[in-house]
Amino acid sequence: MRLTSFADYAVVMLAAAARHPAGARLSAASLAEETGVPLATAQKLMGRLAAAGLLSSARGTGGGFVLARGADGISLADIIEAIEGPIAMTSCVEGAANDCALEGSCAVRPHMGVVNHAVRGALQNVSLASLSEARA
Amino acid sequence: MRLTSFADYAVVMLAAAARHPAGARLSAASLAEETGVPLATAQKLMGRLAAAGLLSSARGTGGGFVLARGADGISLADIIEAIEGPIAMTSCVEGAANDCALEGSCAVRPHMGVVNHAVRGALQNVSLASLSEARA
DNA sequence: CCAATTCGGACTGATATTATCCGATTGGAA
DNA sequence: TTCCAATCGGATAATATCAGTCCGAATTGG
Repeated sequence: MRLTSFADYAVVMLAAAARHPAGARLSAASLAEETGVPLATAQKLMGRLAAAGLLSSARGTGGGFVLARGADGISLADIIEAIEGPIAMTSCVEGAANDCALEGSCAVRPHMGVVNHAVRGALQNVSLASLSEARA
Repeated sequence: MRLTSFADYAVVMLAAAARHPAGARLSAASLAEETGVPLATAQKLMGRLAAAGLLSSARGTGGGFVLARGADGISLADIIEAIEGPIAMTSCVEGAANDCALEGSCAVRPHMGVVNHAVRGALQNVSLASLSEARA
């Protein structure tokens, strides 16, 4: 019920990126120094975010990352899913292989879909733009 | 962003307990067999739930556990908090000691309160009674 | 007073997460 | 055209948390 440090860092870094002019070159090193996230960890995170389609990556000298969409089009749910995988309270998600030992007689599973949807909705309503604002 | 197996088990066990007549004696062993949760783990969980005030415990022969309140008065948020501690997306909760390295310059922290409140509200709206129903 | 049954806390092993290092790729400059 | 510098990307160890198990303490009933 708590997101990992990786996801936490990713949110901080993307919020920092959103405060830069759109289209500006953003290297992992510069963002790491700006946010305080360890450099090597930042590299790994940016790569994963790029693989998820939230960032566009460019290699070589003068390369770097750029936000793939506007800050309004990126939600907190998108960021978390990019780092941690699908948002679900339990492992027994519909459509996934459930290795839960209680599988057969679990009377709670049918209700989890509603819960997952509610939580995901709450996170979907938070945009990166609102997170990058100066004050609450 | 996914609750631990412990919390998952706790929900299943309490839902099973809610299907029994109110006030009936429920030993950890009987609930473990009923739900499929390993016995020793079930003992640990029941103890923690009792410490949180969700169950009343009685020792000695013929002892066991009883729901402290009605199933309507126990929310999913209560159960999760009893097992995992306070519900919060990040470690930097207001009032808690934040050992976050980004502490000083973190521009996202002011917004997390809103997110935490939204998620917690979603979980607070799910009662144990609704989870113990047979069908969704 | 004894014994059976139960809860409660402490310990060990396994899993996932976090951080780090080194190699592959690319673009610019001489 | 060749070299070099800067950057991304994946593979590798250390760490923290979680899951599970065991044994001791307390209490009630006979």
